[in-house]
Amino acid sequence: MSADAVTIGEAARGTGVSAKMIRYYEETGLIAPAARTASGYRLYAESDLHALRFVRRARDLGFSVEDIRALLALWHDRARASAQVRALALSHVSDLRRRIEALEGMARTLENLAAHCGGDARPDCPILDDLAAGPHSDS
Amino acid sequence: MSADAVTIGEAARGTGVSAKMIRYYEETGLIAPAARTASGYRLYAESDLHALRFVRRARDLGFSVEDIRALLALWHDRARASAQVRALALSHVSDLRRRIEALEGMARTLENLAAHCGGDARPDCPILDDLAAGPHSDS
DNA sequence: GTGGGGCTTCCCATCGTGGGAAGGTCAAGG
DNA sequence: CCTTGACCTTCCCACGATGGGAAGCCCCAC
Repeated sequence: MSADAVTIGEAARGTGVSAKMIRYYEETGLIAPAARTASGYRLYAESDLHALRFVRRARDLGFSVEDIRALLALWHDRARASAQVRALALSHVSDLRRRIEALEGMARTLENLAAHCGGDARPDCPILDDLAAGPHSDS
Repeated sequence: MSADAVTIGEAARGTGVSAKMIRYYEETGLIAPAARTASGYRLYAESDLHALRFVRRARDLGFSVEDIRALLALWHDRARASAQVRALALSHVSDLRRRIEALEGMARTLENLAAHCGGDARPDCPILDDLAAGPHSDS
C-alpha cells in the first residue's frame, strides 16, 4: 500500500483541491480535522486523500457543499440505502435541468435578437430595444 | 405623459428591482444617483424606471452587472454601432452555451450513474463508487 | 400629536474561492 | 551552526449579487 501521510501542499497537488479549500472544508466540518505533526502541520493519509477526491469529483458534478455533506455521510455509512443516494443524485439532476432550461431560454432569446441585429455601424439594434422594452416572454 | 417622480418603494414595485438592489446599483455607479427630496428621499422619474427595467431585463437574460454597464453605455450612446451590442450579446451567448454544456455533462453523468443504481435498500450504489473513484471523463 | 409605514444609512451574512500578511518550520548547503 | 528558500500556520479581506435587520428620521392620515 502506498505512502504515509503527506502535507497539505502535496494533498492539494494530489487531489486537485487547493490547500485553501482543504482548510475551508475542514473548518466547516465537511471533512474531519486532519492529523497534525508536533509542530502543527496538517497530515493527510491515503484515506483522507480519497475523501478529498470524492469532494472534488462531486464539486465537478455541480453538487453544493451541503449536498456533498449528505453524500459523504451516505458514503461513510456502510449500511446506507442506495435509494437515498439515488434520490439525492436525481434531485440534483432536476436542479441542473432547471438551470439548463433557464440558461437555454436566455441564449435563445439573445440569439433571436442578435439574428435581427445588423451588426453593422448603424445604431439600430433590436437587442437594446428589447432590453429597453422591459420583460416579456421570449419567442 | 405619465406620473412624476416616485419613491424607491414604488420604483421597486414598478420595475421588479428590489429597493435594496436599486441602492446597490446606484452605489456602484451602474445607474445615476437618484434625485432627492429636501429630506433625502430618493425620487425616480419615468426615465429612471426605464433604466431600471432595462437592468432587470438584462439580469433576467443572465448578463453580469459589468456587462450591463457596457450595455447601458451603448444604450445611452445614440451613435453606438449595433455591431458592438451584437458582439457583446453573442459573447454572452457563447458564455451561456459553455455553462449549459458543463451542466449538461454533469446531468448526463449523474443520470447514467442513477440508471445503474438499484434505488433499493441494498447498499451497492455506483454513484458513490464513482465519486469515490475520483475524476474521469464521463461516458 | 400620535401611530404606523416608508425612507435613510450602516453593518452583517451568504457561497465558494482566492490573495496576502505575519510568523513558525524544515531541509539543504555553506 | 547559520542562512536561505520553500513550505506551513492563522487571520483578515475581497469578490458578486442579494437579503436581513437595526437605529433613526419623515410623512400622512386620523
